[in-house]
Amino acid sequence: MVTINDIARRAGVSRTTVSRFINESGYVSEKARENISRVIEATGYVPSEQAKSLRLKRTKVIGVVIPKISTETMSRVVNGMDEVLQQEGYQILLASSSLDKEKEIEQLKLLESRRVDGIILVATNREPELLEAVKHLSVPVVAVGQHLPDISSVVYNDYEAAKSLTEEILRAGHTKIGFIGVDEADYSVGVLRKKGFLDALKENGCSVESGWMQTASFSISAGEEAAARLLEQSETLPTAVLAVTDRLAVGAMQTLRKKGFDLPGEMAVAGMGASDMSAYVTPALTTVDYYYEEAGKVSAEILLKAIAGHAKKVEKSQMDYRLLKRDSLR
Amino acid sequence: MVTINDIARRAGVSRTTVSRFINESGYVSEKARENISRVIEATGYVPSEQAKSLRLKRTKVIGVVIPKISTETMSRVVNGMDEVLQQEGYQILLASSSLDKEKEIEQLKLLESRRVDGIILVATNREPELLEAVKHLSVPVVAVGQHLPDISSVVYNDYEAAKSLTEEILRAGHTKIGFIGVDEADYSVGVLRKKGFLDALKENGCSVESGWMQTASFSISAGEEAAARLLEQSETLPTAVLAVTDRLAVGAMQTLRKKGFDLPGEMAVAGMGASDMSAYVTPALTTVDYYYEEAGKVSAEILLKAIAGHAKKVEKSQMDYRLLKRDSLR
DNA sequence: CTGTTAGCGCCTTCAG
DNA sequence: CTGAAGGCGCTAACAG
Repeated sequence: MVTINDIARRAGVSRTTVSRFINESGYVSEKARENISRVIEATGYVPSEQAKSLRLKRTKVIGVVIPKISTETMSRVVNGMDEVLQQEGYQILLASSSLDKEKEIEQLKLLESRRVDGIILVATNREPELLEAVKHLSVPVVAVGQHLPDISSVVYNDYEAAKSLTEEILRAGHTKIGFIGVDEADYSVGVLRKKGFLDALKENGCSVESGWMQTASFSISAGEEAAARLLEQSETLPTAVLAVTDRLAVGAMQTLRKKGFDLPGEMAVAGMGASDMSAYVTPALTTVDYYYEEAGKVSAEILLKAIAGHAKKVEKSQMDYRLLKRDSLR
Repeated sequence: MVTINDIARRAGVSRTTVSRFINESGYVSEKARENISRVIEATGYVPSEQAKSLRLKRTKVIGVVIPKISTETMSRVVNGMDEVLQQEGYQILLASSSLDKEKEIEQLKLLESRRVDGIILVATNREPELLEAVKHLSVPVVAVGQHLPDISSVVYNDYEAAKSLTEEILRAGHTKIGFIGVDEADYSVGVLRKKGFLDALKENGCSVESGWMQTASFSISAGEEAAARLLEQSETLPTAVLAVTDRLAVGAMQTLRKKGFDLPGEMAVAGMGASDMSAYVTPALTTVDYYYEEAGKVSAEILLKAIAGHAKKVEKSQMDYRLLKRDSLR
């Protein structure tokens, strides 16, 4: 690999001059310019951003930790980040934790060892081990999706969104509503959305049978299974069901249709997340849009600010949401 | 940021010893071990993978250039790559070209300047400028999705897949078949899939009206519009339509349903790509599965091999495919 | 078992 | 306008 020294030698100047030429810092004679640019052309020299980083103590790389690469939500969030980061000359070093809590922490350390200029952590939990690890990082961090104490965070309004959506279902005349949630280790999706659901019911004097409350993982098939369990375990059937993600909702719809339910006539369904798919399933899924791209952008902007103004102010940002009323509920 | 020198000083040894301790290379006395590990513990020292890379001339980072981050196909492919790369201690530096040909080339150079150990290029075209840029790279490259000359490539069997799928439609009794394709700059999707379609028709003695052949970009709404144009411009209506991606197919189905067509009774539809969505739209979409994750894995494996065995053998790999017959066609 | 020395490729004073 | 010298943090001979 050709280096700045090779260029200097072949152009008959010192590497200092070459550096000046490349970075347009300081004067360099017309004659030197010509020589240097000719040699660079001939050799295909590309300055090592790596060596530069070591010297300048900045890498122009942002580490992004996500639970799983191949989900629509994540690709949207990362896309938003990339849009603003690329603008400022940063690149994304991707680190997937595969939903493994230990790996999540490992990845943070790995990114730190690579001396990324900052880290965006799309977190799935708020376990003390994770908080501890984040706190010990010597790099600016912003969390997305979970509100981490003393860390800049971009969070969705999970509680209010779930509550609004539930109220919408109630407004449609349903009083017996089933629920498909996820594990509580995921505070935002597992706890807050459930709480929003339950609070809306309570405020409206509705109660739930225990069989109506189901827990699943994040896949479509988990939604299918949860819906099957819900039907099985119910004393009296609900007339609507709220799933905390669109994928779970789509899975549930699948089961319900198989079991011969008329949708939404005999069973209304609502999801959350406004996935691409939601608009095209039949009936079109009522859901809530969390503006994922925007969340990615905002998190990147906050991080960039933190990197620039070495001030370590903690910034909290709550994303907006909007209800998407469609055919699966009426 | 604490460095190896700080550790050495505070532990009362030379940095060489610290290095030996960290990398478990060479002997280091029990006493020294204790001192060093105590100091490391106390300071939270994390070795700079960056400096190490400069010294060792390898970064353990793989650059991945993709046309767009937020598509299901890409996230699947990248997920596959990550699975095998992570296994070997590599991380992914993501570079999105946003479907811009110049940017695609810029990104390649940027990755090279960062001294990534290798590059995986998910290409959307085979323009001479791109081939030129790739050829000048001093880093191992493997291309995915397009067959680039003299470069290791992992390609889908676009031609055969399109042909098989078309034959399947013919077998279902259709003879008048519409087509929604994409721009020919994308050789694999734009040219090969169309060719497979046309060849299957020709071999079976079927012809197409010009109005039946439509071109669109890659979005669902583009599929809607293309289907509308197809209906408008047809002298006689086809009884089936093949779209080169699932998203286009879903868009087309949307338009057809709006226009009052009974699906698949009055119009059969088929897509390509086996997107998540395809199984859950109504009617479930007949499509072909390209094993995207697997393509990502294979490309990573080929790259790793190239990195290890400095041999620059060009390796070509053709992915398998399989037909997914579902309700949208019969 | 351990330290000294010499860079990896680059930028940045500081003197010409 | 230009070059020499020093050092970013780390590893790898080479001598002890």
